[in-house]
Amino acid sequence: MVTRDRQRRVTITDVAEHAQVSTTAVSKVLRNAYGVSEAMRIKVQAAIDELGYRPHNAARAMRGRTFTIGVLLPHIRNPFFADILDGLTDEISASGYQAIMVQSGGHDPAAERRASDALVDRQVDGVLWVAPVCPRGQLEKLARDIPLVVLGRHDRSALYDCVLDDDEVGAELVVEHLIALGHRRIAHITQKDTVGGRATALLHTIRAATYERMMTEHGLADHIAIAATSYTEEGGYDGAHELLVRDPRPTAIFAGADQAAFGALAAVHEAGLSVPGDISVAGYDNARLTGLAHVALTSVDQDGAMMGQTAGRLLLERIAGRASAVRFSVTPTLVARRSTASPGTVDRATST
Amino acid sequence: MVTRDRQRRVTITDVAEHAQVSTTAVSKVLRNAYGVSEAMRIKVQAAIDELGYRPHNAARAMRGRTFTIGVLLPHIRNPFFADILDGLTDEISASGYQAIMVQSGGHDPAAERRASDALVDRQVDGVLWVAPVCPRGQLEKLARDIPLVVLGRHDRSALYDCVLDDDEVGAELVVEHLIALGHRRIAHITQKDTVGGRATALLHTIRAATYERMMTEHGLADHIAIAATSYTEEGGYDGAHELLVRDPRPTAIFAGADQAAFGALAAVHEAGLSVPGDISVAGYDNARLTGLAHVALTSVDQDGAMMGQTAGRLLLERIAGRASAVRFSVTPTLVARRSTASPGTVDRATST
DNA sequence: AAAAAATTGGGTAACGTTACCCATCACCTC
DNA sequence: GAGGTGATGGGTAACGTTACCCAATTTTTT
Repeated sequence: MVTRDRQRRVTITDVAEHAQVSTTAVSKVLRNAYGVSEAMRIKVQAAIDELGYRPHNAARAMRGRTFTIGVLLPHIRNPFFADILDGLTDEISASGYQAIMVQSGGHDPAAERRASDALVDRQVDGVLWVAPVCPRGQLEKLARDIPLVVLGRHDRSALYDCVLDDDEVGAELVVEHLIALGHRRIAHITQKDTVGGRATALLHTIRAATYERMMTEHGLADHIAIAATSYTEEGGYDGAHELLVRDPRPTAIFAGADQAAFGALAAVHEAGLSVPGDISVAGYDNARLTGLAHVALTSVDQDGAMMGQTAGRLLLERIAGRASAVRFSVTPTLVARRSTASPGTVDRATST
Repeated sequence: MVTRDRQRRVTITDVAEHAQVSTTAVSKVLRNAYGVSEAMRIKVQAAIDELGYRPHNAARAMRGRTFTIGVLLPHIRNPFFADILDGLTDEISASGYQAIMVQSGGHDPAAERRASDALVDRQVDGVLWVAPVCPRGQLEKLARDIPLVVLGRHDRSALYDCVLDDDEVGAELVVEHLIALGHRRIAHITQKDTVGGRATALLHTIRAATYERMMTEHGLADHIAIAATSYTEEGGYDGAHELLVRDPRPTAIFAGADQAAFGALAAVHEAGLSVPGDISVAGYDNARLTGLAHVALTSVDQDGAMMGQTAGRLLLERIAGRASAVRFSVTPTLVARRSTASPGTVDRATST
């Protein structure tokens, strides 16, 4: 390693010398601790400003606090996560905390594990874990060490908080909407489970199960058709391919996520079929692009910013010492657009 | 703060005791340092595995290394950044480094500053800064302290490496394409500058300048029309609004980024105009969604994954000691889709 | 066989911060 | 005025790791 002329960082000792006080005094000022006179506070603050001092995070970490919140996202490509992150940042920035993000890699449990370890190694004060796919036990193990909020799972745990969208309601809205339009052969694209055993708490599992339940309740059990791929564009594309070759062909596809719905749209068009003339398509998340006139994808809206904000608040509370577990559920709404219509409807051209 | 029963972490001392060696020996094994026999290595590794030891990052940070690379992204909503991050992760993960991301907040220099400080405070070993808008001096100041790679700016600096797309070529491709189709009234949506003074190194500035130059070279200087908003959906929407009320109305809009193009598409449709019948629209970045049949946006492809990978490699080299500065430029290609056509073309319905 | 060199392992002092304690001083109260 | 109380400031020992040394041993060279 070459000698880098990085001038030594300004430390608390430099500030103390410059202000003619002890390092303890400076530390107290920094933390708003008890036992600091107003005069002292001003004097120290002046020295801090003058030297441009910034606390050294690693040193703080060794004493226990890092003022950092770790966020685990499956992948940043999903725009819904941007809403969550914005909400979180809003909530925590005033309290001097900083969010750092790590990609957990979608549906690979090993990658997820590495990502979670990476945050633990970096001594974050709290973790927001979005849509984890690992077993519940692993979440509880983490929660024993670090304040944890899980977003997008329907677990009930005494050790961590859950922020979630009521996926049952959301899936019901979509299926009811399609049935009301007259569809009977409604197919579903979900995410393949990667962890062994049943994972009834995962949001895609709930969306899929609700789809099946609704179909059955409406006497359409025979028309249940599920493609288990993933909540990505590729997954939606592959899933739709798989569904379109079925005979009889479905007249509607409910993709468990907008990203997958986008992929499904591509596959439908590639097959020479029109939307919604031949096939209706619906998604979930109400990503901004669904509103585009060209896309006009029917979707389910869940307030991501609000969920992120709530997650931030709960995390700060946990860091401050709350031990009881909280569960916060958002009720979603359906946003019907032009990608869904009654089967057999003449296709309205997307351009007027 | 409540007492959390977090069991004390396994430390290097625990490993040393368990393996009956010194902490120094363990440290050497961890770092693959010189002076370790094969027998020692095996014995220590066994103890590490047995105890599930993981190095404490903060403690390492105090000694100089964190094995962490900080990534500054304007905002995770832009899917192009996902490609970059994937490429970076690919490249660095084998070397034991971990990437952490922080949002730098788009075009607000103050937020950008806070984000960059946050990474410095956390002692990252290197920084990949994507599309910074701050003055060059600030980048150089950072580069003096930390190995730095800047992605998406055309600076020439001796202190940091640059990875960039040849935006001049990209913008030329788009304007030439539109002119070849027969367009004359071609408008452009760019990003408003937030830092004072000229910033000729910023990619949006180059795209805009190239647009102007090309128009002038083709004798279309009178038809130059620029809306300066931002590279976001809102920005594209507002920009298109502004451009559409001009008289005569442009027949083509070149948005400096796909995100903005999406917003422009929405505005065009809302105005009751068709694409490409009334107006052609082109973007930049070739985000995956541009390929959607419903969208079919003409765009400029730059290999984001490759850029991210290169940035990672350059960063590792810098961390290893390289002092000379490198500049890596990717040549983009045009991907013509159905959102652009000759003016007056009868609109091809998006569904066949 | 002596000298030199290379290999291997360990001891120790930092790195920058804060929790915990103690010392001092001013001001009360009895 | 003796003793108590609160407010204020400082001393010091960690936190877990590694860079820099030195000591002991083995191997190579002369």
